[in-house]
Amino acid sequence: MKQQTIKDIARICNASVSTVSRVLNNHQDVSDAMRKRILDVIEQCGYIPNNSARNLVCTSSDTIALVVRGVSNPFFTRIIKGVEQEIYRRGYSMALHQINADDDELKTAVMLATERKLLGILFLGGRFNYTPEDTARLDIPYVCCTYTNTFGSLDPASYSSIAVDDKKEAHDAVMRLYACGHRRIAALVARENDKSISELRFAGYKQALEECGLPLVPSLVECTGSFDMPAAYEGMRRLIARDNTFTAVFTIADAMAIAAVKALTDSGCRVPEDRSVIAIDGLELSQYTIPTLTTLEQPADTIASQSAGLLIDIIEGKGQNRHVVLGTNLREGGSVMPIN
Amino acid sequence: MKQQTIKDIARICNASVSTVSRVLNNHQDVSDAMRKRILDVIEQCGYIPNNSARNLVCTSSDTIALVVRGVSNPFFTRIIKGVEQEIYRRGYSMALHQINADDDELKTAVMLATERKLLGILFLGGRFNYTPEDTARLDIPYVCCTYTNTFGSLDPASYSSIAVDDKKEAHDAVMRLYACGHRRIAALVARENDKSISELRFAGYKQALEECGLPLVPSLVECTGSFDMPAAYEGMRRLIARDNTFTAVFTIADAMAIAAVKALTDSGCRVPEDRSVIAIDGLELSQYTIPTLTTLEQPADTIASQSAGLLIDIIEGKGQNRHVVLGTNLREGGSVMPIN
DNA sequence: TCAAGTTCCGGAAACGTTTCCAGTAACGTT
DNA sequence: AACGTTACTGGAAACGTTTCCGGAACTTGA
Repeated sequence: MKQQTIKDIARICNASVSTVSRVLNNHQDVSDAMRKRILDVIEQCGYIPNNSARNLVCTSSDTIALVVRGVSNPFFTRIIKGVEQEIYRRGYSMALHQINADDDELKTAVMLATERKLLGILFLGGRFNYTPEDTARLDIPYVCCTYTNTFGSLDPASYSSIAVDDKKEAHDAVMRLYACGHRRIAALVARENDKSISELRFAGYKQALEECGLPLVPSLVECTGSFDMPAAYEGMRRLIARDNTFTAVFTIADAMAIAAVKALTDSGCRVPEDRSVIAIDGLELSQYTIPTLTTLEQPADTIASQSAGLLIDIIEGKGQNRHVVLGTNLREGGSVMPIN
Repeated sequence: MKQQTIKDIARICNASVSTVSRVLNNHQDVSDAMRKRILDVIEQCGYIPNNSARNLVCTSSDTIALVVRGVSNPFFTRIIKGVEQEIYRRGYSMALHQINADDDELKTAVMLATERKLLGILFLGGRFNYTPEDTARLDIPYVCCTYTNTFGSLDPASYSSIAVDDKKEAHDAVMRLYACGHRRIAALVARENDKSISELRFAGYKQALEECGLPLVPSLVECTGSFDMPAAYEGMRRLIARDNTFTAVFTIADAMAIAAVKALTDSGCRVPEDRSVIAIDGLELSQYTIPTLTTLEQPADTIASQSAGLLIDIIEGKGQNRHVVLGTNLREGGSVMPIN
């Protein structure tokens, strides 16, 4: 069936294109009789306006885009939900845009911004190490979530960010293990030296060791190469095989911790009786594992609502760009036990 | 900064708009010198073509949309990844579009199809009970994933589907418990009488009971109202409090089973020694829980690659609409134990 | 030398909207 | 009766592309 256009509707209604457009956009200046007639025809024909044409001519929309690298990240899914709720609550609409590992989020953002006439953009996941020249092309407000900081040289007044301090929370996690009497604390990380969250959290681990006067033992650090569970499981097995002298493991993510607990159990170690495990993220899931995880809980709902709220405030002209660092909460679970 | 248009590029290059468009689309009929000059300017200006304008005038694109209800569903995330890979592998590009619980996927699809000039659509999650009149407006091929069947009255030749038989796999799960000697088998379901996957799986439970000559005991059926873990946990607690005579629990999803195991454990029951738990889905996660789940594994990767492949075959004219029902695989875990 | 072909390029229409501007009809005011 | 308002409607330009068509310059073959 040939697609309906506004012209078809106008023709059927014996009206002009302008008038149909007016009722479509709820403008005044159209009689009730005409409005009803047009609405009936639209309903009956199932006419749907073409957004491309709209965006081409409109100067703005009511939509905010959420550009996320990896929608399948379980930590992100919670954020996505929260952001969506907040955006709808404030009367805007959200467009979710997933990008891949090797995509350029800024380029994507500029494209979306111009062609969808976005009000603002929210970046989730990624590193965002751009220069002011790069970002100059993005002329709408944006906020970066879950980055502790950027590695570029952006003017802080030109954008907003909201995050936890990854290094600090990792540090706190390790200190918690130390406070429980652990002295040989292994680390299960995903990547090193790539400016990623993994590296930041690893830095917190190292800092904590230093503060405690503990040596950094290379054989107790295992790098899995990725954040997923199979890799974490294998990494943990390697770690156990290589140097089984640790009493506790610090992992940089809940999902990795779950796999680590499994690997320990499969190796005949009880958690937490024989080995303690601590993690970072605070997924809902990790309250339902056995044992539950002791983890540094990121305030996902706060990150979500605040980042959306902050962006909307700026869009509405009642807020300045800000850089928020949220605190984390140690959620005691069953995976850490004091050493006797 | 004012957005760049193709006109700006043309002006800077002393060329016409047509010529710039030609290099943008890799057409011939442009000299090497001119092509290089234009490409340089494009690169240097960071010019990005406006897709809305493109879609308005083009008759087709190379993109396939994946319309998914609830990107945060952990079972879907695996499918999304697989679909994306297959689509890219075959040389097309994918647009992910998330819709909410109360959105009309067909309406969304028609809109996307016309304004993005889609080649095809893949629906993931939802019920799709439309009539032929409804779907007539969608004039591109589409395939429904993970629906056992539709409750509408569509001509099977007009679309494709790929799914497992939800009722059968639930039946098989319960039969497995029966084979292990279980006779009082509880059920933890999400919803009843709403034509959802939960209802289909519950129907399989009832059928299995009937085949085995077991009564359907109302006090052993608990409906949580949702698929998430907190609801499943609470539901399981209620079930235990109400009628603790069961020896096994059938749950309709892995996530719910994880919460159920936790609830049982918290109530002092060991899994699987005191109570067995069986589930459906076969998430990667449930191989890392303690105990691992015994679950009917849906072939997520096959669903993903086949549904994308099927759609692309149809798009390329080398395939007919088909309705594929995939088999499931009982993945033995540690949550089921024969009754002594 | 000339016709025919080839190669490259520009003009302009078209895609489906929104919005500005102008215009008409009815109405109230003096 | 003439005029200014108001309420409604239609025409047309504009948004940023692609693509068809035609034209200019150059090459080739006789």
